Amino acid sequence: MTPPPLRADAARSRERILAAARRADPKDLRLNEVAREAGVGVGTVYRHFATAHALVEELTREALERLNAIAREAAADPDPGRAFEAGLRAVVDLHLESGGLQAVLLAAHDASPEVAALKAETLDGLREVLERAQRAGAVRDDLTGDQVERLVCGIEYAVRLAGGDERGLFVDVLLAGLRRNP
Amino acid sequence: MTPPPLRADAARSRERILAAARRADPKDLRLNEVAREAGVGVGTVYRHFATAHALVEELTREALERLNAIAREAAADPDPGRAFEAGLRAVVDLHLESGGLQAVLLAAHDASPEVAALKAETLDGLREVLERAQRAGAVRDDLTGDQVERLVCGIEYAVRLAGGDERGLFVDVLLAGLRRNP
DNA sequence: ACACAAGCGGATGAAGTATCCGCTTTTTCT
DNA sequence: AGAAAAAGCGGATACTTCATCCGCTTGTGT
Repeated sequence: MTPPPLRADAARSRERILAAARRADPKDLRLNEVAREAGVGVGTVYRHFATAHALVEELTREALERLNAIAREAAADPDPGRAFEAGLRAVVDLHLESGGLQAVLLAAHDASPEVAALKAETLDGLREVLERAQRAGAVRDDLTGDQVERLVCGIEYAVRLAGGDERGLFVDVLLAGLRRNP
Repeated sequence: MTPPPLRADAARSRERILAAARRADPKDLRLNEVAREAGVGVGTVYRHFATAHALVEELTREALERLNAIAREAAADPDPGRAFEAGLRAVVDLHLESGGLQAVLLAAHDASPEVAALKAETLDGLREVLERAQRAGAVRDDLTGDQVERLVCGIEYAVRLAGGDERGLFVDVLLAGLRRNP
């Protein structure tokens, strides 16, 4: 089941490509330009990553793991409401740091099965945090996990529009809106 | 000051171009395709509208006027809080109907001075509705008009992600978040 | 050291955007 | 009405960007 190990030069190229891609904007990766930056040929980039999305997915793996960690931390907090709030703040922060995270989370299909599995596990964990907070009466219960995810993406979008300075304020607004109102 | 009237054939072409553009997605207008659809040459399209944004701006004029009407209606409501809520709902609806509205509102520079003037007037009106609601204590007062506009764009984005069915729910969340909390 | 598999990278084509300019149509002037 | 001038038309064309293909190079196993 384990794929054959990469040849030495291939591993080197792969790293150079990833390094170059990290310096670029995940929103519009131009693989041609990544190739030039990395000092490799265009063909090399396209063999390692068939599409721009596959490359973004790889870049985002680490962020996805951090997202998973956030879900676990939140699950460990005994106070459901506080867990949800802290978790949501962390999730928005992560979204803003990792430009590719949203693209990966929202993508219907994933290039790598491992990413798909990690993604599913993470989303399950986050949903559980939400549902626990809802059962505790801290969060309005007419929302699904998917919907909250979409709202987070919307807030991420709004923060980016505003230039990043309003992060805290906008998240506060979202949290206030999600709280169960009397 | 008044520009010379269009020649008959020019007016005809212009209308055919606008009609074709209305049928297309404002998010990615391909002027080449608009030309084909309209049955005119590519050059004709590019003379009437120097950039895709200029064309979107023209398409959005009507929506912008409706936005202005929304601001005036809201200003006429004696209850500041209710005015704000109803206005915000209407604004989000309009955003969702007119795909180009967000692009025009957020654009730093406008192709047409008339659009620029109408835009400024409308934004002033909406800001006044917000500030009145804030003075009345109905809306949290640590938000500027610009920020609310960004949040609306974020909600629009989230609704589009979700496929449109969550419009009411997401707007409710935003309104709850904007309300001044005890 | 040799053979062959794996990888490399640029030439290449496909698709889209915007510009330019010779030709046609409309308007204006007499 | 007829001719000259102005305005408009539209496609050939140049420029980008994305993705593929394939001959050449390099690493790996015997």
